[in-house]
Amino acid sequence: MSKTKPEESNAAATSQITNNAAFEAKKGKKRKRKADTAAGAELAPSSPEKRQKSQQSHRNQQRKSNQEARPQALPSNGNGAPHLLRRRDELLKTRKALPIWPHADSIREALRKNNVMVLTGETGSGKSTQVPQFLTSEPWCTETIAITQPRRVAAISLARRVAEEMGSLFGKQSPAAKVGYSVRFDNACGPETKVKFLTEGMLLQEILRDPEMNQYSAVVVDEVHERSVNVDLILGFLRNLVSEIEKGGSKRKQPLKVVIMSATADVEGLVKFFDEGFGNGAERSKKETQDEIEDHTTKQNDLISTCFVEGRQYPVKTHYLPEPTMDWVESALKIIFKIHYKEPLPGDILVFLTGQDKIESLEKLINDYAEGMEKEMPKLLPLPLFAALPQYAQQRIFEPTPRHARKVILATNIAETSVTVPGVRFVIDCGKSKIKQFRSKLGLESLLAKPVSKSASIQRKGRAGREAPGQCYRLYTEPDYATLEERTKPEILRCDLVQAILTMKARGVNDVLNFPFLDRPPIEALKEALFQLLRLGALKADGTVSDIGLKMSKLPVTPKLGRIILEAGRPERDCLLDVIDIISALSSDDSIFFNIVTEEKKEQAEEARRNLYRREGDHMSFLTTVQQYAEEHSDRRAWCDRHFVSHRAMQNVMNIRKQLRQQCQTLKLLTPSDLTADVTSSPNSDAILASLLRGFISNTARLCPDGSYKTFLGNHTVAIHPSSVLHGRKVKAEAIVFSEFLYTNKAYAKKVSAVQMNWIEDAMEEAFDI
DNA sequence: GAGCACTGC
Repeated sequence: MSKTKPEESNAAATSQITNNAAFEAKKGKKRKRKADTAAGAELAPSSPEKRQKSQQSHRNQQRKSNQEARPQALPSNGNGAPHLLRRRDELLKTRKALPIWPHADSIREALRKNNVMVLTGETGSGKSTQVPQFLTSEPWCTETIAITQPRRVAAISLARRVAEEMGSLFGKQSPAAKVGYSVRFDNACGPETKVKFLTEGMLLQEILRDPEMNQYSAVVVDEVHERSVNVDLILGFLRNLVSEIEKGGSKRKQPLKVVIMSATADVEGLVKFFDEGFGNGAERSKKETQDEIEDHTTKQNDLISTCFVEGRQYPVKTHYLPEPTMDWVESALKIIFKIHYKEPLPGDILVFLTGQDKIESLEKLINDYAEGMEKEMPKLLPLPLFAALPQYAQQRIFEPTPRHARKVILATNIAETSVTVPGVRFVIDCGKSKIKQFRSKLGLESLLAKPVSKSASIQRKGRAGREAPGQCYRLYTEPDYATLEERTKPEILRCDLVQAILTMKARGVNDVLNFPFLDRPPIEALKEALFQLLRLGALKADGTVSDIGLKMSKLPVTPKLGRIILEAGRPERDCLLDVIDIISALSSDDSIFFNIVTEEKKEQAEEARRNLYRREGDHMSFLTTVQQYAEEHSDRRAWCDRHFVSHRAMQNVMNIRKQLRQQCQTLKLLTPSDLTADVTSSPNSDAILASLLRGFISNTARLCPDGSYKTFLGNHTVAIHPSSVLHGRKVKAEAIVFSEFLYTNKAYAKKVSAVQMNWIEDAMEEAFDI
């Protein structure tokens, strides 16, 4: 796994660098920025008396005043072995060259005065690795610093890097390690952990356990511009908490410092957001706030500091098509060969496409045309990159480009944020990406190729200028660019809100309509989510969270799946272990029955999987598969090969299964002796399917006389997906329950089981009788 | 007869 190279690792970039992306994002906004003067000098006069609560911190300040003077004077803690310290000192040179380094003092100073800071740092500024280190020796920093990341790989690799820079051991190497991380399935923190990188989801779970976040002195929220649903929830909770502390309504002894970090921040929006939390929104005119922000790189109003750090980016020249194109796969092909003939090596090409099908057709075209190239021409090496691609194939993009060759990476938007591709000097951008859209009225999500936003196309273009000046070819016209949306709609405005609302309710936010959302979802979407939670029994009639809802919020699965687990745990169902096996298979990222390309393999696979498939449908087939795999103790990989089952997926399933079993034990749904049992002799499929129905009541359909299926709620036609074991059955079930709904060319029900009509009626009755 | 990307005590 070497995805997501932390942005700081290309720290050794050179001097003359303009920041195109930053410029493009901000032009038209008339932002004046001072040239990089000595940091700290730019701090505006503040009103410290307003928020000084620092008797205690004053004591600490005296105690630690030696350390805070120089950032490099880190305490050589107990685990400071000579080789670690040597490495730390080596790295210090690189750290000092980072654009954020000169801002260290002003950041520290601002946070001593104010509890909240909004820090904008472009890619490569070093903010993710340096900011936590700037703060560890601060007088107020008696506890841990948390720093959130949207992705696991980023959390882990940043933690490793920061440990090195601090000359500390890391994670589980030693209980004395100062730097740790916490991601799903892997908590590597010790009693001495001072800097803790964690995924947003992990922090949310911690907030449910400890709403006041007493284990932290500071929470740094990184990559806020990606605007995941989780980050929006974290920001809302943090705003409530800091204003609570401010008003003296919290039991916390120490202040909580909050640093919001973003690459392309809407600084005004974030400052306003927290300002309103302090009750200042009404009094402060918008103009006043903007003027303050525009005049300085590090600034503060009464309560919130802001800081702008220049990034590292080479200029990228943009080319547009003169005319719009109908077939951008073909246009991309032409440009690839134009670049290849015209531009010298080295210089790999990164092509952004919408999905696997386009990637594979372009790959084939490149290979076909490359055959006609003159023998002395450098080779073209097309490399596909999308999430569903097996790990080893993804790794190929990190291998050095062979001599006398040019890599052409054909990627989905995975290359926009999650994977940094080295060596790229040319970007070709089709201008589209597939995005998930939730239509709350229909209660379904769809996946369609839509034009990207300006900010996404700037992000894509920036990928050409990481190592040298680059070029970006946009497969649309310049007037078309002007029509693009300014920024990508935050996820919270286009997704199913059930999970988010449940988290809020479990945290004790009862009035979700007045929760501080950075972007408020439409009221219908909120109401629909509340209604669904009522149907699932997660809320009581008065809208507060029920005992069931509280348990659901603590299970690492979607609310529907959580409800199914709780249903299966009821004595009259008594099928919890079996249902956990099924839920584990359902919530694994990749499917356990992988796709097979060639016809003859397909027949072999059908044959090999025959004793895993069950007539009841996909869910019982998953159960059989998980159980047989779990019973296989000698060679599980061989078992997978024999049955055409994905070994990687099964390892993932077993991880989830273990976690769910543990969690169910904590919630007193299972006893320790339940866990030692490997397998139930004969699963009760009626009880299992009835449990599934309790969560998937809106995912049911009945057979119509014309042979099609129509959903019970909403009466939409759905077709059984070709990947289902029930697809193409001659004798069709009178009703189905499905755990996935997919709208592509038409509406598909995926992962389907046959059920009886009267079971659905029973489940309906229970769901609506509230 | 088909597959954007992330993520959870």
